[in-house]
Order: sequence, then structure tokens, then C-alpha cells
Amino acid sequence: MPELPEVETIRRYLVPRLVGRRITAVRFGTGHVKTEPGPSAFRRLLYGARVRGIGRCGKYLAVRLDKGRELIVHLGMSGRILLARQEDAEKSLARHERARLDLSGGLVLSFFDPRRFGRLWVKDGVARQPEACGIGRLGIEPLESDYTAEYLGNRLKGRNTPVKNLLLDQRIACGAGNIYSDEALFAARIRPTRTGASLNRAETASLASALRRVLKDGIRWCGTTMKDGGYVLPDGRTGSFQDRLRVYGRAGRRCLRPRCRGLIERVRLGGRSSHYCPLCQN
DNA sequence: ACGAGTACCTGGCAGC
DNA sequence: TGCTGCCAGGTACTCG
Repeated sequence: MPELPEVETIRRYLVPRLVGRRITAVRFGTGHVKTEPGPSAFRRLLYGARVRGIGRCGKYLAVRLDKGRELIVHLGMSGRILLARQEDAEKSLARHERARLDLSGGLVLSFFDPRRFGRLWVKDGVARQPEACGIGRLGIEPLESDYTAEYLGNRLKGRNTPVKNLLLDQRIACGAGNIYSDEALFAARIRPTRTGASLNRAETASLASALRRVLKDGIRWCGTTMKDGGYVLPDGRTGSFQDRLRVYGRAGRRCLRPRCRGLIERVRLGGRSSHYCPLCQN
């Protein structure tokens, strides 16, 4: 699923290939994608715009355009961005291809989204409605320097919610989803079921640095591609962090920590499955 | 403010 | 083989 490392991998792939190009056509596929504003205004705002740069906020990709406009992409659960040469792209939009941008220089940028949890926004000018796409409510990103043990401690303090759910709350810290949250809790040796309030200072510090480390590793290995589809790079290649997961998706298998004989368990928390080792996470 | 629950969406798969 | 029903989960919403 696209979490921070996957979106960052996509961003790094796109930057050298997209910046400087102009959008020459905007098309929508079947099973209309959710856009803000609606399709016709969306198309009008993008048409003819030039790509100035590509940023990222948590799991949101932010394509900066000229005239102060910005295209924001959220991949949801199953969203994919693919970049192809015009001559290699089909004339008509493929199944699940919700939107397609033609770019100068003969490139085609496609947004695929089978499960339709993804969303697209065009912001017209920086001043207008900064929160229109939820980005305004995001917490600090774990890779930034102001994401400290003290910050995390303050946000977990007094919370009776399982720490796993708090890691998933993008208003506290943005970028981690189910996979990287489980991996960070394993690395910090903290059970996902522990409440935020129950963590002491040392555990909070350990968790903050574990989350940073896991997200950086995810980026280094170009993200996590699970069997059930989902994320790939814009050229179709898979990531490789799935081969380095230590708990996510490993229920019933041996803990990978040396000399630990635990079996990975799976529990449901807030409607999501969490994976942990009952022996080395306390 | 907080915590719990649920809708959204569809491909894949287990079970009958 | 074909059907049913559950599962995956990021976000936004409601309700108490």
C-alpha cells in the first residue's frame, strides 16, 4: 500500500522526468475518479500548465505547476502512477485507468486506481483553501528534524488508544501506514496494543527513532510491493522492502530476531490487522 | 477532546 | 464450476 516510502520513491522517479514538461491533454477514464474541483474545472486548471517541481507531504504527492497551481495526488489503497511513452500507451484508457495526462515530449502520466480510494485535487493559488485536501491537518513528518521523542511523547501522553492506532493517525505524524507502523513497533520492541499513555520516556524515544529508521529503509529499498497488487514504481518495477519485512504479513511464522523463538501473532486494532512478536514486544 | 465504529471500493480468495 | 461472503486498508465521517 502506498505509504510515505512508496510515495517518496514515486516522487524521486518522477522529478527528473516531469519537471519542465507541459500538460497538453487531460482525460478521464471510466468509473470516475474523485477530483476537487469537479472534472471540467479540474481539466481546465491543468491544461497547458507546466510542471515546476514535485514535493510530498506524508502520503500526498504535490506536483507544483506554474500560475501558483498545484496538483495533489493521494493514492489511497490501490492507486498507481505510471509513466509511459506516448507510442507505448494504448489509445483508449485501460481498465482502472481513472485519469491520464499527456505531457510535452511524448510522455503519458496515468493514474490507475482499481479500488477508487485515491483522490486528485488541483489547488488554484497558494492562499485559497489550504486545507481543502486534508494536507493542512497533517502532523509532523517523521523524517523531519522537529519530529522528536519529546514531540511524540507529548502527542501520546494521556491517550488511551493503542499506540498502533496513534501511529496511523496522520494528524499526529504523517506518512506511516499499517506496514511501517507494525515494523516500527517491532523494531522498538513495543506491543501494538499498548496505550499511548503507557509508554515511558525511553520507549517513546525508541519508537520515534525506529519509525524514522524504518521509513528510511523503506525508501532505500524503493517501497513495499505486496502480492495483492497495489504499489509499483511508475515504470512498473516492484519495490523490494517486502523481502525485509520482519512482522507485517508474517503471522504464524517465527520471529526473525536472533535467538527469539516467538511466533508472530496477528490482532485486530481499530479494524486493522496488527502483527507482532509476543516474546520480544512488551 | 477523545474513542469507537463505519462507509467508501473492488479484486482475490476460501469455503461450500 | 459457480456462488457467497469475507478480507485488505487510508481517510473522513458520525455518535456518545
